[in-house]
This record gives sequence, C-alpha cells and structure tokens, in this order.
Amino acid sequence: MNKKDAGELSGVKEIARRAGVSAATVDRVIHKRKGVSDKTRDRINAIIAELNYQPNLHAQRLASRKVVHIATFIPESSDETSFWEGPLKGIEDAEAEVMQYSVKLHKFFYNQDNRKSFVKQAKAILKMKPDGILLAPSFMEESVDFITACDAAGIPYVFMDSDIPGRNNLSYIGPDLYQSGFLAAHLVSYLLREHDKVLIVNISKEIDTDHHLLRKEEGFRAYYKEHGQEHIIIKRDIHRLDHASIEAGIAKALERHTDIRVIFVTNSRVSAVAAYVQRLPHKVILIGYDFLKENIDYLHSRTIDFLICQKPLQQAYKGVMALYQHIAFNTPLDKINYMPIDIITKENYASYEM
Amino acid sequence: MNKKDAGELSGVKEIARRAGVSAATVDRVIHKRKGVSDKTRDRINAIIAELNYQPNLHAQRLASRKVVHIATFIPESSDETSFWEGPLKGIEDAEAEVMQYSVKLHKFFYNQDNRKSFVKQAKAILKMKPDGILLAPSFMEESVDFITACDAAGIPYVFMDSDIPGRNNLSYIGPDLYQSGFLAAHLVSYLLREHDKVLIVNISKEIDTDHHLLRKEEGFRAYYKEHGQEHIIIKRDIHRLDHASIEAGIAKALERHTDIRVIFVTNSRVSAVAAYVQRLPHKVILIGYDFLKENIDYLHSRTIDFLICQKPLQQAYKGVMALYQHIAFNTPLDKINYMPIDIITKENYASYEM
DNA sequence: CTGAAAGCGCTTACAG
DNA sequence: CTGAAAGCGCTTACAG
Repeated sequence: MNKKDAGELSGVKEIARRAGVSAATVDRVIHKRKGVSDKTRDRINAIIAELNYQPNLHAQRLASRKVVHIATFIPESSDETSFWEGPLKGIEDAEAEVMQYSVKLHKFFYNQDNRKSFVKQAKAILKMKPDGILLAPSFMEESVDFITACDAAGIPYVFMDSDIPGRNNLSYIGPDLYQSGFLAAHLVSYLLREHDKVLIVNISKEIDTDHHLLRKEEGFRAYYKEHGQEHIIIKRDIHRLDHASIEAGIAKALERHTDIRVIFVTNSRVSAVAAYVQRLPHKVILIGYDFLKENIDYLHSRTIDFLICQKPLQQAYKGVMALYQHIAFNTPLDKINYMPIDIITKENYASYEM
Repeated sequence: MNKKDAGELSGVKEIARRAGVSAATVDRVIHKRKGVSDKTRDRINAIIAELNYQPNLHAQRLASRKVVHIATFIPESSDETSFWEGPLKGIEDAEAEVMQYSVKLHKFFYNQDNRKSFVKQAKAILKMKPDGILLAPSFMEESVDFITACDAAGIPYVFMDSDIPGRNNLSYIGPDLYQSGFLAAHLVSYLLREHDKVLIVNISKEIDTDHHLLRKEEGFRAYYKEHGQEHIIIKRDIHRLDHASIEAGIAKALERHTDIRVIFVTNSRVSAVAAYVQRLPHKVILIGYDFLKENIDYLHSRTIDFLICQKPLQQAYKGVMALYQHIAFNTPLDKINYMPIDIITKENYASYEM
C-alpha cells in the first residue's frame, strides 16, 4: 500500500474555502438544514455540483453522534411454519453488520393468526417513535390503519414480503407473486404429457383475503389461458392446516381426477402434501414454495421436485439496510424492488443463498 | 434519532487506560506490528479479549492514509462472447462502492484465445506490485507460473470463474461446475419421454484442456449413471466457433439420431445452436449456459428453454470486495465460495440479479 | 444567519 | 520498546 498523494484541501473544507464560508455552513447546506441565506446556499450548491463532491461516508458516520432507531415488524415463527425464521435471520445479519455504526434495531413480532396481536404491537411501535419501520403487512386493514398513523407521525416505512400498492411506503421489497405463478406454470408445461392435468392447491385459513395465494394462482392460470389450455387445471382450496385435512383434500381430488400428474401448491405448506404423496404407489410431480427444512427434506428424497423461492433472508436484510441508508444518508430508494424468482432442486439447494 | 448515551472511555483508549499504555501501543498490538514487548502484548490482548473489542471500521479507514491497490485480471470481452462484460461490471460496481475509501483498482485483460497476451499482462501486474490480485485463471500452465511468481513476491490472490485446486489462493469464488451439470441432467430427466435421447454439445477451440466443459459433462453423465441410463446420451464436440461449423455439427447429430429431444450445450455458445434449432420443423428443447443478450433473446422467443447461470457479475464483485476486506481489515476468507446455480427461464430472467 | 473549536475512534509519523 | 501530538473528513454544540 502506498501513501496517498499529498494534496490540497478537499471535501467540505475546500468547498468552504471556495465559497468563503465555514465548514459548518457547508454542512448545513449538504444536509438541507435551515439557517442559511438563499444566496449562500446557492453559491455552495453550485460549488458542490462543480466539484461533483461525494461525502466520505466513514467520516460522516464517525462524526455523527446520532443513533438511528429502526423497528422491524414481522410475523413470529410458529410451529405451523418456520418461514419467518429466514427474514428474522436477515434482520439479525443486517443488525450485526450495521450495529457498530450507531444503529439500534427494535424487533417486534405478531402472530399471523391473530389480528389483535398485530394491533397491540403496532401501538407499541408508534409509542417508541422509531426513525423508520420495516413492515410485513399481512393483515390488510390493520396494516393500513397502522401506516396511516405512521404517515401522521412522519415515520417512514418499507414494506416487505407483500405489498399494499398506492401507499406512502418508501419502498416494497419482496416477490412478484403473479410472475412466480406464471413461471411455475411454464415449468409445469414441460412436465405434462398429453391428457395430463395439473392440480393447484391453496392451503390457508383465510383464502378469501389471502392475496398471496390468489396472485400466484392468477399468474399460473394466465400462462395456460395464453395457450388456450385452462381446462387442464383442477383446483382445490384447503382451509384447515392439519395434515389429516390436507391429505383428505388431496386424496379426494386425485380420486376424482386420475389424470393428475403434477400438483402445484401455492405456498410453503407443500410439505404436508408431500407427506401424503410419498405414500402413493405412483409418482406425482410436486411443486411448491419456500426454502423450509421440511420442504428441503422432501426435495432431497425427490418427493418434492421443485421449490420456488424468493430470498426471504435477503428481503429482510435489504429492507433494514435500505431504511438505514435512507435515514442515515438520505439515499433515495426504489419504490418497487422485486426479488429474483429462484427454482430450487435437489442439486442446487445446497448452494442456495436465502 | 436520539443521542448516544454519554459514556466513559471506550475502544482503543479504554484498552490503553486499562493496560496502562498509550493508544499507539494498543494499535501496534491490534495490527500485529512489531516493536512491543511480549509482556505488554499479552496484557493488551487479554484486555481486548475480555472487552470483546470490535474496532470501528469507519474510524479505521478514515485514519489510515493508505491506498489499497488491487489488480484484476480477466479475459476481455470479445466479439465471440460478451460473457466477460458481466464480471467487468461487477468489478466496476465494487470499484464505485469502495473507491472513495482509498482503494485503487487496476484492471488488466487478456485475450482468451491468446496465451501470450496473458503472459504479457501478467508480467505487467507483477511489475506494479499490487496489494492483491483477482484472477480468472483460464490458461492452466501460464496461470500456475503467474501465481508462483505472486507467491514469491508475497502478493495474495483470489481465483474467480475457475479454480486451480491445491494452490495458495486466498479464496476461490465461482461456480461448482460438476454440480451444475448434474442439475442440468436432473432438469433434462423431466423433459425426456420414453426412448427420447439427449445430445450433449461441447463447443470450444481447445476441448482437451478445457476443464470447464468437461467438469460439466461429468456431472451430467453422473446423474444418468446413477439411474443406469447413460445410453440415452449422445455427445458431440465442436472445435470451431463459426455458426456454419456449429450448425453442421448439430445437423449431423440430429440426422443420425432422430430421437434426440433435448440438446444440452455446456457453455454460453448455446445461441449459435439456437440459431439453427429455431429453423427446424419440430420443437427441440434447448438448455445452455449464461445470461448473455443473444441467449436471452432466444429464451424470450422460447427457442432456448432454460439457461443455467452462476452470477458472473456477483462473482467478480465479491472477489474484489473479499480482497479489499482481507487487505484492509485482515478479514479471513473462505477457501471455496461456490456461487448459487440459477435456472433462468422466460418468466424470471427479468428479475435476475447477475 | 454564521463561525471557531472540539470531537468521533482510530492511525501515523516523530521523538525519545 | 513506547508515548504525545496531530490528523483523517466530517458534525455538533455553543456563542455571537
């Protein structure tokens, strides 16, 4: 490593010198704080532009004695599904990377089957007045109430995992559900022989309001509509999550339609279907969602053939980082940030980066 | 944002106070510089361990007036293939992110069809004595000579894109070629009907020594060996890169084996095969490698069905960053860092992160 | 509306 | 082998 070229003034000091003001005033302009005359401001901005000045982030963070408080608000991991362990890990990774830099994360959780738990925690978040919030807005109505309160309190927020369009969120970071269904349909099209049928299975307690599953189903159907083949699709909604109910639902469908060759489960509950399918005398191709331990086990034993996955860990990681960048350095964020749609198989899961 | 809790001394100063020495001495111990008595060193190390001290990277980079010089050494993008534009972009991204922090990148390129260009540039790199090198070691012998010289000069290096096992590289960042071939074989197994055959096509000037392609073919064959089906594989090596030669090679194979339903091209030259296949009266499923514009166009028109891709941009980006972290902060690196094996289709390419 | 001075947590010469 | 002092490029009170 060599020494840096000994140089003249640069950065804030150089700007101050050229403008004939102090560094403090330049700082005020850079951070758009008030208390600077328009004339001085314009002069300084012109010099900043001319010099194409880029602040030294190290110096910035070091000198700033501020602590940024970020609240995260996601479902807790339940016995039913470990899906949210991924995002939680992403949040913790971001925390570890960023903590030493005067950031404090406050993690809040709600129960996905309990709207009241959401409302209660939401209240607690508003009370602590964080500098920003990362939110997975599962319950539509309650989420809208919450972000309306955030807007009023001037607290910026980022959505992850699912979007609520037309709101003041800084950003949405998560899957393109429709497109992932479309991708699944394309994949399935290679797997079907003539006269074969595909079974779509939605498994959720509240399918009426569950946008996730419906958007995926729409995407899936769109593919076959495009090819004039919607008739090959059979569909079942299963409203109970216990294995017996799920198995009964699948069994009935397979009984009625003996030509079903592929089952597409629109969420991570595919492992419950796999538990049944593996006992069948003939092979049924199984496609589902999400990198969960149960699912990977079935992928490994080739009962599940493909899993579609959208980087649950990275979603949350990016969400925290984006908020931090925005709050600490005023970085602009993209309003929509779709995660890649990954196809996981037995061969590539080991190197999958969540 | 709230104020930080007003605190006592911390960091280097607190360690110095407890050890009864100056900050400069603590600094010497942290960076394992010599000129400290064993006794003092042990005392300081004990305190560091006790406090679980983590240095503030911002302060570290800010205070250090060193410039880190990193050389990158990859093939130039040619008319034949734009593959190396991806890694170059990755290098430039890393540069943009890290430049302001006193890092200087020096980009060297060689012609993939010209060993002499490699040797010449390698000499130039050794002459400038960088602090670290990111190397894509295409030519085996020449690369070994080069890294032997680097070892002698004490210059650390990281491999990307292809590995040379058993060397002193800090790290390898790139694909798991064997496993990607195995994945391709699994994918193909879904696409073959009874009595169908699959054609493996290697296209390269020097296939004898081209480890890339052979490792992929091995992985591919391993899958069918496991299933006792090696007989369904037909194989062609094509040693010329012009479209006419490639088309002639494919045409001959298809003529001889009318039951070929899938063609697996072991590298990015799949677009040349696509140009021929799209003119055939019947559909042939086509699988190849790499996110190149030509390939994506054929993916879009459904002539190419799947592309396997291993994050060319990210490989190079990670390589530069890893070197930087190692040189500037002494961060330990993983010896092997396989990139995810991604399956690209018409539906998910738009959101693919290279 | 503006500036002088101190300080963030480190590292770097320099002197002894 | 060790330390005092200055400095990296910013931001923060405080004073005017």
